[in-house]
Amino acid sequence: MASMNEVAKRAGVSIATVSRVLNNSDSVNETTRIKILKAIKDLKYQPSRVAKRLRSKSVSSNLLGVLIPDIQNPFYVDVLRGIEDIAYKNNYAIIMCNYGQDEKKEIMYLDILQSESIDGLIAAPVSENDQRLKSIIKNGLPVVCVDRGLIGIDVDIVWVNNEEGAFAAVSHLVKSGYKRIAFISGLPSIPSSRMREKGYRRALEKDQLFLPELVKYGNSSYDSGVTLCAELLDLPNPPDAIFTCNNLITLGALETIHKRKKQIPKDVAIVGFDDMFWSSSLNPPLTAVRQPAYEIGKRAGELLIQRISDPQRPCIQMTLNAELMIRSSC
Amino acid sequence: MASMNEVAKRAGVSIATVSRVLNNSDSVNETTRIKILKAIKDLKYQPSRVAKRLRSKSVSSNLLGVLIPDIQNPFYVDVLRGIEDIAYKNNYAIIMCNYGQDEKKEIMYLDILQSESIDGLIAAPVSENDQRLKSIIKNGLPVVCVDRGLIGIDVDIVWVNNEEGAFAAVSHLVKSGYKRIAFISGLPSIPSSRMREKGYRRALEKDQLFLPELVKYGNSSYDSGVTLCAELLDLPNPPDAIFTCNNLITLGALETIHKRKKQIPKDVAIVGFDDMFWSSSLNPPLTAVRQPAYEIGKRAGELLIQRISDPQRPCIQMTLNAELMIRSSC
DNA sequence: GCGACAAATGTAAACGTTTTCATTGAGAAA
DNA sequence: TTTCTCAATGAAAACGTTTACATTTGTCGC
Repeated sequence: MASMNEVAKRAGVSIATVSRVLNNSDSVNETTRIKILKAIKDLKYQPSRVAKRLRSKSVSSNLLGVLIPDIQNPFYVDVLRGIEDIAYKNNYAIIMCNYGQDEKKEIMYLDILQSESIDGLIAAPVSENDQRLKSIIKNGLPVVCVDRGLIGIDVDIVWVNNEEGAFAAVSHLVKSGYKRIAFISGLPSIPSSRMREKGYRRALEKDQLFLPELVKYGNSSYDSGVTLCAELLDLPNPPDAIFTCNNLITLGALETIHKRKKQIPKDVAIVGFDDMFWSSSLNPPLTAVRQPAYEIGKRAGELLIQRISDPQRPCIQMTLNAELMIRSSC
Repeated sequence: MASMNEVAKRAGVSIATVSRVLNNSDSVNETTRIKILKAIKDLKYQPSRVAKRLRSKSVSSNLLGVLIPDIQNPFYVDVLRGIEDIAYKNNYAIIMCNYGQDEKKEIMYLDILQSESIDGLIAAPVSENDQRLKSIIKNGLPVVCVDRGLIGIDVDIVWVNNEEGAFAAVSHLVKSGYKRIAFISGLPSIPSSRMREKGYRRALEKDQLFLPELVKYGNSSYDSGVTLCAELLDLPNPPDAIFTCNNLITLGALETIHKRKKQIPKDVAIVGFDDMFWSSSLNPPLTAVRQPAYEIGKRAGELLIQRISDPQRPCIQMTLNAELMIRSSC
């Protein structure tokens, strides 16, 4: 790869002048500009983003970090798509880090991201108490949280109203006449799980339908959905409806219900948090709480780029609406 | 962030010595080593991967590129997971580039990746004739192709036997007695689409069942599945079975079939290329050709890391098996 | 015709590492 | 004692940029 030095030599100027035309930062004679542009073309010169990043901390080095707990979850894939679209438009590249809800791995990735001198970070932290992330924010790195916030520190957040979304879903089950409504939760250390549980309880307690034995906690994975749904169905007095805490749990629970040849919603109804674009092709078409995942990613990307150019801007917490998509699983 | 210089000062040594203990590359006195390690701890020093990458092209800078056409396709998500697992184990970070099957975008990303001085690249190129990627390979960057190969150049490839997979699926339809078997293809510029079409034709021609009007070409997206499936069903003499070229097309076609209240497989059968972990929860449980996507990613990651440490190793083309998962959609 | 100013360009330091080469000192061999 | 070897360390260059500062012109006002 040709360097700026070679371009300068070929054009018969100094590297400073080359840099000037590249960033058109300063006045340079039209004839030399043309000479330089020609040399760049001839040599197929491409500036090194690495050198740029090393040299100028102030100026954008055009690299963003994205830190998510589970790339297998279609919700995060859509968030990522939203981020990526904005990043591409602004000439940013993305370092993608998938930490699998493993705190050790998350810390390692945070270290790597810092070490890569990224311009900014979009993260769904392992917990709202994430010390490492908080200290990175305090050090001045622009950060936007998605889906999960942080406590004890001011930070941009984009998420949905989890409690209201869950409340709407479970209220719908109650209105439909279900009496024993179970909840398969994710990790209680994840704030969104807790908020969804809160909405679930609030909807039930109105009508005194809350039954502690019908709440199961897992690790938010597909497998946890499979297992915990089986546990629920094995109960001497099983639930007549199940509310699942996320995408993967929903799919896992469906798997179990189908394996046992139970009819949905006749034998047991199900409503999930997180919609999927193929939800209407599931058996049966799934009633689900839709988060605008792509939009969340897009907004987060925009906020981040704003913050990079204006670090002083006050923090924004953007709560988007979750919408109940009623289909036929309840 | 503390730099090596500050560590050196605090430990009362030169940066050379600090570098030596960090890479334990050379003999250094035990007492000074301890002093330095303490200084590193005190200052929470973390080496800059950027400076490292700039300085030593020879030594690994621990950054990999991944270039994929569509992150929304669950197949690529699983490939990515496989890559990521291997990368993490080897202390590599990943720059993820999703080019949306857009050649312009792909070229821009390839430029960025080069400019970022990545150590190696895993790519599913836009076409088998991808000039930019070929020239990058010629320049000596370690590259492994996944899912799609390149012609006219020797390169590591990990993929499945697309033709055989398609052949098995369509043969199964033939054996089940279907006579008018349609194919919703992806972009013909994508090699895997063509190989799958080849398998489809071969399976039909055996029994003279091939009907050109039942082959539709799209852009491999969900929407193309929706639209082209509608076109097929609108035919005066519609197909009694449909074979779909990938994940997203399958889901799109299902959407259309359900919207029209057609029964699967009574009114029309469907078999898809690409399995999903929730296939058995679809309506009906989907018969599909399973690619070992995670395994593909893992193998590609391993091959890449091998190649980085030994650029001379002869190229390998690894063909994994595609397996027909028979459920109840045909 | 002279000082002032602006346009155009160059020089060199800096970013944070790795790495080559040189230097020091101590112990061993002669 | 002298010389040699080797362990331990430092000095400085290099990677490819940006940028502060310096220098050289030419033009303009007077």
